[in-house]
Formats: sequence, C-alpha cells, structure tokens
Amino acid sequence: MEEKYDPKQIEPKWQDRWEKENLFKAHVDKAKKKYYLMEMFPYPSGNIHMGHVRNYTIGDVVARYKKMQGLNVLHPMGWDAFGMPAENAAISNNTHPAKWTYNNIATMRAQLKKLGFSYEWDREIATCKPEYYKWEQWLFIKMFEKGMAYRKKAFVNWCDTCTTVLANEQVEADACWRCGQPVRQKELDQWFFKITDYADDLLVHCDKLGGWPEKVTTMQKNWIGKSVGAEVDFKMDQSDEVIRVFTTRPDTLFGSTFMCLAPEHPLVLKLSSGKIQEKAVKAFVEKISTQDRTSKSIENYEKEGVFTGAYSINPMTGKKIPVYAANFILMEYGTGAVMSVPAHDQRDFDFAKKYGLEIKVVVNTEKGGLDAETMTEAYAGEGIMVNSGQFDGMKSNVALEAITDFLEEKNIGKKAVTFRLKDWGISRQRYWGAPIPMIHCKTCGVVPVPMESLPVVLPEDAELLSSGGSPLPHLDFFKKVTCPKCGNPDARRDTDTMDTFVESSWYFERYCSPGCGTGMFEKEDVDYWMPVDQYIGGVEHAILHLLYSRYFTRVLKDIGLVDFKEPFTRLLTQGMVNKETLKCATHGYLFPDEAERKGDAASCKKCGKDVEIGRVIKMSKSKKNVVDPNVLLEQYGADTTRLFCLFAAPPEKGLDWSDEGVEGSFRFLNRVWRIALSCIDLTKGIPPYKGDAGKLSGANRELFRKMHQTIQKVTTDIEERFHFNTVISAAMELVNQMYTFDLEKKDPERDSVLKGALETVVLLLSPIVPHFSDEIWEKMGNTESILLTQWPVYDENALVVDEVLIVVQVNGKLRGRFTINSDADDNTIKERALADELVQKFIADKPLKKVIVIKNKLVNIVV
RNA sequence: GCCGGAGUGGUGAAAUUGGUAAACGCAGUGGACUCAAAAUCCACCGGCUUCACGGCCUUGUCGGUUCAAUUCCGACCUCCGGUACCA
Repeated sequence: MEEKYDPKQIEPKWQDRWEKENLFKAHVDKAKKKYYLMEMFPYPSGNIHMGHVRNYTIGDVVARYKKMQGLNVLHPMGWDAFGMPAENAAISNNTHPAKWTYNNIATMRAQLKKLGFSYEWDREIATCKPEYYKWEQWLFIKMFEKGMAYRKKAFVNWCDTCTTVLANEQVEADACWRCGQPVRQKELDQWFFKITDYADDLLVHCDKLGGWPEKVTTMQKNWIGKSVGAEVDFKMDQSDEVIRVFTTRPDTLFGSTFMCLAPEHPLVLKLSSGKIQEKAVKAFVEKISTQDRTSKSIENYEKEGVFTGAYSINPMTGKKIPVYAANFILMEYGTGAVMSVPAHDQRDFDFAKKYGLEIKVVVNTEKGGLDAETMTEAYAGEGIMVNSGQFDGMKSNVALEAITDFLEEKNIGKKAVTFRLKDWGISRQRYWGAPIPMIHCKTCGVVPVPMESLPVVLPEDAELLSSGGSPLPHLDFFKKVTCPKCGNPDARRDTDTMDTFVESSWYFERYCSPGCGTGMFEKEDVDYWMPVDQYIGGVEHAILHLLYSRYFTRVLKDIGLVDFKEPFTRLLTQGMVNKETLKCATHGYLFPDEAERKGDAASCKKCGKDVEIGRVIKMSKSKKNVVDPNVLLEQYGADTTRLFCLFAAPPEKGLDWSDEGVEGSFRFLNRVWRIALSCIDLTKGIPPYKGDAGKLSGANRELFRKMHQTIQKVTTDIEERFHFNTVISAAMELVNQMYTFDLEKKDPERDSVLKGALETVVLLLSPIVPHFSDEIWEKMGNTESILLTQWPVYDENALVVDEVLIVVQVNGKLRGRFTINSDADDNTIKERALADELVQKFIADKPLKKVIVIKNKLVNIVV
C-alpha cells in the first residue's frame, strides 16, 4: 500500500524540525554576503487574512530561494500594534485595547507558524511595547531639539455630541459614524514633523530608486509636487497691506484680473471688516470651516467664493482688481493666495464666468485668434505674449523668465519653489498609541520629558470612553506632572499620542537589534544588515508609509545614527486580494457562509431573501468578503495554500479569489507526490544523470533538456520578475513530461535522467512548498533539510536544440509552418518558405515586394 | 476632481526585446479503469463557417505607426488603489 500525501502529518513535523535546528537564525557575519528581506508587518486585527498570506508567501519564497543561493538571509516579523481598531474593539466588546491586541498577536503568530514561514521569531517586535516606543520618544525629543518637530494649529474632524476627534474613516457623508451628528472642523495645537525640509531630496532620489516599481516613484514625485514659479507682492488699494501670491505662471501676470485668498487667510476677515461685505464674508468663512478641507474633497466642491470688498493693484498694469475669498484655495499651499488669470487657468476661468469677472488674454497661440469674449475654456499652453506692455511679442516661456527678473529688479517679487507636500501632522487625540514625551508648563512653555525618565508609559489601566474619545486627558495621575525645568507642580503632560505611521517608519532598523536597551539599535548591526535588500508589501502603501520611512531614514542619518539615506533598495508592491461582496437588504453585508449560492444568484440564510452580489473589491472585515486562511489550512494544509496564492496571479496584480483553483493546486502536489514515490522506488541506488546531453537520445534527451530549460526559466522568473505563477507552470510542464514515460519498461539510462528530473522538481518547488519538498527530499535519502542544499544550475549545452519551427506569414497572416535545422541560414529558410504549398497558394502570381526572415522564428512574405 | 494602475476564451492567466494570441491551471465534454463510485490516467475544449483541407473574426472601444501590434502612439469607456487621522 502506497503512502498518501498527508500534509497534516508532514507540516508539523517539519515546522518542529526547522525550529529545533535553528534554521532561520541569522547572525552578523561580515565574511558572508547579507540579504535583508522584509515584508510589511501586519496590524494585529484578529486573524491573518488572505492579503497577509499572499504577502508573506511571496516573501518566504524569496527568503528561502536566497538562502539556497548561499546568502546570509535576515527575515524578521513583528506587529504594527498601535492603532484605532483596538480602541473600537475595546468599546464594542468591553475588552482593553492591550488585551485585545496581545490576544490577536498570539492568534496570528500561531497562524503564521502554521504556514511554515521562515521567520526568525527571536527578533519579533510589537510596537505597543514600552521597550519599543521608548526609543521613538527618544527620537521625538532629538527631533524637537533640532526643530524637526514643532507645534502649529491644524484642523481636525470634530463631533460635538461625542466631544471627540474623528478619523477621516469615521466620517460618513460629513457626519459622525457613531451618532450621525454633522462633523465640524476644529482647530487644535498639534505636533508636526518637518518633512518638507527634505522635499527636494526625497524628490531627487526618486529617480535613483532603480529597484522600485516606476509607478510608485511616479506617485511619490507627484505627491511631493514640486512647482517652480515666482512669488509676487500685490499692494492693496487704499491700505498699506501687501498680499504675497505664488504663481507658476509669472508670464501671465498682466492677465491677472482678480485675486483669490484661502478662506483661512488672515487677511480675509480683516479686509472685509467694516465693509458692507463683512456679513457675507463671515458667513462664507464659517460655512467653509465646517467642510472637509482635505485634498480629496476640495477638488470636488463646486467653485465658490465671496468678494471681500477690497481691491489690490496688479503690479504690472497698475489696475485695481477685486480680492475674493474662494473655497478652492488652500492655506497650506504656497502663500494661501493666488493671482487669478482667467484666460489661462481653467479654475480661474470657471470662477470668472460664475461671478462675471473680466477675462483678459495675455498669451496668444502661434496662430493667434484667442478672444476673451468668445473663449469657452482657458488656454493654459505656451504662446506669444500680447497685452503685456514691453513683453509683447515674446514667447511666453521666455517672458516667464523676463518677468520674473523684472519683479526681482523692482523688488516686488522673486523666483520661488513650492511643494504640494505638507509637513507631517503626528498628533492624535487617541489612547492606543505612543505618548508624545512632552510637558506643558505655564512658565517654561513646552518642555521635553528628560531622557532618563523615558519611556513615558501609556497607562494600561485606563478605561475607554463609550464616545470614542481618549481617556488620557481625564487621568490626573498621568496628566499632572511637575515641570522638569522649573519644578512647577502644575505642569501638564501632553495627552496626545503619535500617528502609528511613526512606529512603522523605523521598525526595519529595530529588527537589526531588537532587544537593544541602550538606543534605537546597535550601529554595527544596522551597518551590516541595512538597507533592506527587498521589501514586499501592498500597493496601498505606495505613498504615505514608504515616504515617511524614507524621510525618517534621512533624519536618522542627519543625527548620525545611520550612514545611508534610502531604507529599501528593492521594492515589490503586491496587488490586493479581492473577492465579491454579498449584501442582504435586511442583514447588511454577509460572510460567504451566511449566503446560499445558486449559480449567479444567492439568498440570505437568515431570512431567505435575495442577496445582492456586489463588486469584487479588496477583502475587508467590514465588507465581510473574506476567506479565512484557517479553513484552507485545515482542509489542504499550508503548502497547498501557499502554492495557490502564488499560482493564481503574478504578485503585482490584484488577485480575485476563487475557491475552485485551490483544489487544483492540491491535485498537483499529489501528482508530484505519486511520481516521486514511484521514481524513488525505481531509482534506488541510481545516481542522477550528470553527463553530456549529446550522449542521450529520444525521450530521455528531451526530458534532460526540459529539465535544464525549467531550471533556467524558474531561476530567471524568480530572480528578475518574482513571477511565481510561471515558475509553477514550468514545474508542472516538467512533471507532465515525466508522466509520459512508461515506468514498466526497463531502461537504466532513463532511470538516471528521471532521477535528476525529480531532484530538480523538488528543489525548484522547495521555496514554494517547503514541507512537502523536505519530506520527499528525505525520502530520497537526504539527511539535511533541502533549505541547506544549493539551488540547481542549468547547463547551457543541454539547452541546445537541433531543429526549430519556422512559421510563414503572407502579408502578416499565418499561412504555413515547417521545421528546419537550427543553423540554417536566411536564404535556405526563405527558399523553404516560398516552396511551401499553402504559401504558394496565397502568393499566387502576385509579385513579391519584400521577404522578412527572423532567424529561428518566422518568415513574412509581403506581396 | 487629482495622481497611479488594470482590462486577453466560460474562468485564473501566459506570450520576458514589436515576430505562431491563449502556455500552465480551473470549470466543462467524451473515453479508459471499476460491480459501482471516488480517486487516477488519456483525449477534446475562443467564436463563426466548412463533409474535410481550410477560411473569416478575436487581446475594453475607436483611430494611428509598422512587413508585423496583447506589446508602441493618440482619444475615449469601465473597474481598482491612493488622496495626508484606516493600516
């Protein structure tokens, strides 16, 4: 009776063995080439989901592959353990965020272990532990001392009923998600990191990140958004005030017929004060202050503004122009004021049409013909200057420089650069985060907590408020402190916590010395391991997390803690794991097992009503379109789960979940298992064929060639593209070819070739299905884990083919094919192609125009 | 809205540098084995057309470049991700 493939028995066996043998332990070894591989650590939300399985499987394959290539591999794992869901769970289940988080970590760690990932668990970190955030607080104080962390006022979403701040996610249709109260914008003092100091450097280095997907660096470049232009001072009519505007188009200055200020601009209320417009302006500012002012919504609002009653003077024309406050101007960007040129900017054009303001053409097209009266849209292109005094007739790109120089000469303007990137606001009015290590004293102002008093420990015995607000401001034992500078006993501790993106901006360095008690990390560890050679994670992090990490690394470099600027040499952004959603009219979103599927329709198991089968979107708990990896592990085991995740799609693409494919992956492993067992029996004592390919013949030679082709394909597909789906296809083809042999017939030559093919299949699959491979490897008589075996190398000579297939096209259409010796010259190939019967039929008596011969591939005959 | 990406058979996908569109799977159909079933093995499997050889069409839509376009260029449509307090 043949032994069946039983993952339930094999997988725990190998997981134990790997752990006992310390197979994944990494040590600094300067004699060896290092490879630091890291996947984005998970937020401990409760259970591992398919997105994690996919991400970590990709990483594990690379880790194991690099190890087999002989590199010193560091492959750590940890927990992004602070964050809002812990607080929400605490409120709804009455459990403490800490308890909830640590329970989730325990569950998820066990799940990751069951998947057989090659993590070095000794390096595990959890960002909610004081020994981790202590060093974050330490860095915060360093940054404060350098002026890199500073305070300014900023708006937050505020719910008056719950008296709490709401995250953008907690705002649904401009109202609080808990109570439905309309959300108001409230201004608070908050901490900011000066990422804008590094805007240019972050931008310039985008082009040097050769190992990053171009789409990610493009998105980062656009996010940073450098604009070159000029700042221009506009004097006010009848007052000494000056309004400074930023423009990227100083060439259009003569065409500026009005001006717009951000509603928050300090001059808005001042200018209208005492005028008949005062009331309307106040109402407008008030209205805007209730609106969400994020870049997402701002472009969606209908352009709206109000006249302040004041005029400024266009410095070129000397004409009075009205000053408006407008909802599409952002205070954070540029100077919070723009000169409006309706003829050459679409937003200004729309605004001018709406409020009946003058439109003046100052840049005409080469052909001329722009007319302010008849224009239906702004002309934003380059052209020839008109209506612009001494600059008339110049090309607009030349005038841009000339006018800027003119402004500098007259001292009313200068060249200026503006970035779209804003400073990073890190204050969160929340409980479950790292406390900001600052103290507010009435006499000394803002004072850092002394370094020796760190960490400022987040009090774990706090009770969460049902409104969702942070309990920290209500905890006197936490809040009340003595000022470390003057001894004033009435000082107040900062009760805000840090944005969780702060923790994830340096965890990759912490992995290098996870237990370090004297600093963020040991320099020699970081010097050896960093930068990360390969980072793998979801595309959704393409901007924020990755940009913040790049910024933090620069800060660490400037403090002298590290010697490099860029933390991640190569980046792989995997696509999301998606699934259709199911929604019942009465019961809302349903889990897959709460609905009865009937072909294209489905009904709710609770009420029997029809269920709406929704769009295929990113798997998420709130939409309940999830697949529980536990179920797959239970039914098929880790290897099948891993195999399917990789086979279904290339990593960078989205993966739309289907249950059917999993079965096929399991079937494939069984197919390999069966041929392995019969080969092992058949080839006992026979060494794998290692000789000259030319000495083999027929099917044996074909298999030998296929084996080397497969090694080549698999190696380049992993090395260059991480396309594991084609890696698996290639392995399947090799296995299929092994199945064409009749093992009943005796053939010692075949047996040794077959043995080599089996060894190859198992080695090539081992990073993907490690338990399975180690088990077969052991059955083949090996005593060491397959992970410690060298990755196979292909033999160039074995790839040589004698005959190639040539296809023949007539006018680009496929008409015939033939095989020919692979070293035949172009002329021979051409003759053969023209002689082909079918080809002749299509050429008929038409004259030949051209014949294109592509060696070893194709002939195209043009008639 | 803005920025980035994707779209190929019934279905997941492949085609790496512009050179045979659909490799390898899933689902399906037929056959072998079996008392029977499961499992397994073998064969077929884009559409229309043809007794057949074959022909015509087909990579979201429309147009362009080229001897040749899934691949390059332009316009558009749909979907997905990000949009600064979800992580």
